[in-house]
Amino acid sequence: MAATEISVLSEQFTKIKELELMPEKGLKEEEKDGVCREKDHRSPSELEAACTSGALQDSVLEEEVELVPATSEESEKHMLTLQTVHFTSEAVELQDMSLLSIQQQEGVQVMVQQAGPGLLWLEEGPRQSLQQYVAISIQQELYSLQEMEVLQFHALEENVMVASEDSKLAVSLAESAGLIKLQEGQEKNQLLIERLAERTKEQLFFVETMSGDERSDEIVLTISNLNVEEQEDQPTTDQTDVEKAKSTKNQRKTKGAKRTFHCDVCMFTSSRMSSFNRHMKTHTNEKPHLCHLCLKTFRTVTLLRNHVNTHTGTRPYKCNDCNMAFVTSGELVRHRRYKHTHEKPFKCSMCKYASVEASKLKRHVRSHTGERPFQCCQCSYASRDTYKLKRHMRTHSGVHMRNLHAYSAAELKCRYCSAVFHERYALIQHQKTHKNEKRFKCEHCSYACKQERHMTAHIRTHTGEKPFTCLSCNKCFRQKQLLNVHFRKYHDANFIPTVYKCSKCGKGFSRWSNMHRHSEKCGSGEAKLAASGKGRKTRKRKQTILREATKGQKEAAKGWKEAANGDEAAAKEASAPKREQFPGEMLPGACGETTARVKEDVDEGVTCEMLLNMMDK
DNA sequence: TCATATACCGCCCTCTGCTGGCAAGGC
DNA sequence: AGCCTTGCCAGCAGAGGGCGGTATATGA
Repeated sequence: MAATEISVLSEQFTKIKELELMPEKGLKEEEKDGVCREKDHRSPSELEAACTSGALQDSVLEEEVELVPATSEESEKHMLTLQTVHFTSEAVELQDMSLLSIQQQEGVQVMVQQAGPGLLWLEEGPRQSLQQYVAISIQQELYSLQEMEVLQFHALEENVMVASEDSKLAVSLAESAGLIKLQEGQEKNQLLIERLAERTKEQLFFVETMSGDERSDEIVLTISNLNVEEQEDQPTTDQTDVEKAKSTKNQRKTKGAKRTFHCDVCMFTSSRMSSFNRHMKTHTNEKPHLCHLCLKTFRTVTLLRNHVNTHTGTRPYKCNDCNMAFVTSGELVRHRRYKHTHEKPFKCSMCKYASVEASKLKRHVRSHTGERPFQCCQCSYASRDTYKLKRHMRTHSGVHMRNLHAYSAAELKCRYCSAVFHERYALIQHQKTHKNEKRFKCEHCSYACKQERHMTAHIRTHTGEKPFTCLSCNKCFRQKQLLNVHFRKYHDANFIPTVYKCSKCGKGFSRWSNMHRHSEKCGSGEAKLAASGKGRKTRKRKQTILREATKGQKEAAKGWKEAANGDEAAAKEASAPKREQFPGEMLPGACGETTARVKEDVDEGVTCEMLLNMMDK
């Protein structure tokens, strides 16, 4: 160490105040991501300036700071001591010696030395450009460094000279004592680390400083294991520190092999120090780039720029094959795969399915495995993806809840097996597992059907059972809907019957077939279909066919008959010359939607009496 | 630092199949 | 007109496509 250099050091490069213990929340965060933080520090140029602008004091100044380790399993009372050290050249010698002495006393003390611009390190050999020091002493009764993979130091500082913003410091830690050696740089770092490690047989640690909240004067100093290995022999991640250290020792015996840096927080490995350093930043929550529009913060400028583009609508990546444009190149590539190249690199191993995105394949695979990770909090339904669960949640309206998901004290038995449920939805879902094509076969005849309800109704034709009794006249029916029709027709004063009206003579019929038969005799080929209680598709089909019929097209009439009835005989009948003209107007009846339609007609001047009068009975 | 590739999550949409209610057609 | 069967519709869920947005890894 050159005395002339020391003479220009600042009088006190680090002034550390006592800090409060970290709140438990902070500790939990540290434990979660395994990252240590300090706040605030200076740029390399500032640091260098600080290193050279003043002179070291002649004595060592000690101001202790309570520090909290990230790896502590307890939430408080674990303290480290961070000391500022002001040395003269003689003091350096003494301090260094004292450190070694402390080590021998089983005390754990860390010394960080800046030995030139951007370089912090300490070694046992001759002093090199020694300028400034930060000494971190760890009270032996609380820690040994071997127990710490990550340390966290929070320190208020004034005129701090610890490290630059981007500095990544390789630390060599004595296995038995905890002497840390720090160095900044990349290839130079690696060389030094290797040299130090070979010489000291020490485990290597990684030290990183980061800026913290600008409003405070804190810096974040992270120390984590840095396993320098050779690729041909990489230890497993669950090795103990001692094992790692031993492994590292052995690996260092092979010179010239490529090194791999392993992150202790995750599985990341890299052969380059710079990549490793960059990766370590991902284990911090530092997001210094603020969006001025929504105040959201981002880790990198690129992320912020992309985000701002989503605000401004800027889409710099334009597709050459269409007019689509995107914020990121990745979106453009994906778009081109979906729309233009149809490249689907993610292929299912169990079927022919392939997808553009890995997430889609993952979603698809659940259809093979049956996995349903998204559970409804209100019923037994579980979905294979988030959207289906969200869509399902819409069904949890009050009506829906009573119908499907209310708890039933009575046992709801499966139609097909002995399973029992207390929720209708669960029963329905279970019964779906029994589905099959026309699995219901009649024991008495050849009839078969898909739905049990149809078989139940059919069986009554054999047994003669008529379980539906009219309360007004005691007449019995086999089907509920037949009873309903009966009741409306004979006992409901508000019943409005369906009327099919011949457009030629105006006569009304209760059934379209009767009216149709009439229209043949009547000679009306211009009957029009006004409305129907039938479904939407049927109505549309009839209307379409009607248009053809009104043109007098015989084939269209035949087609209608075939389509509407599915009846060969009727189709044959429809092909008769008289069928070239189509049946008359049909008016709706009964209840529900059709009733509403009739009422609309009534409003237009067609009274119920008129409707009844038009009927053929 | 930048650009690029990749991964991941989320959202919305469409198509399809199933089921229960109900209307209509054939006999 | 009653009975039986079939078909339509609405509602729901399964599967998948396409895009928005963010994060990470990596080479130049």
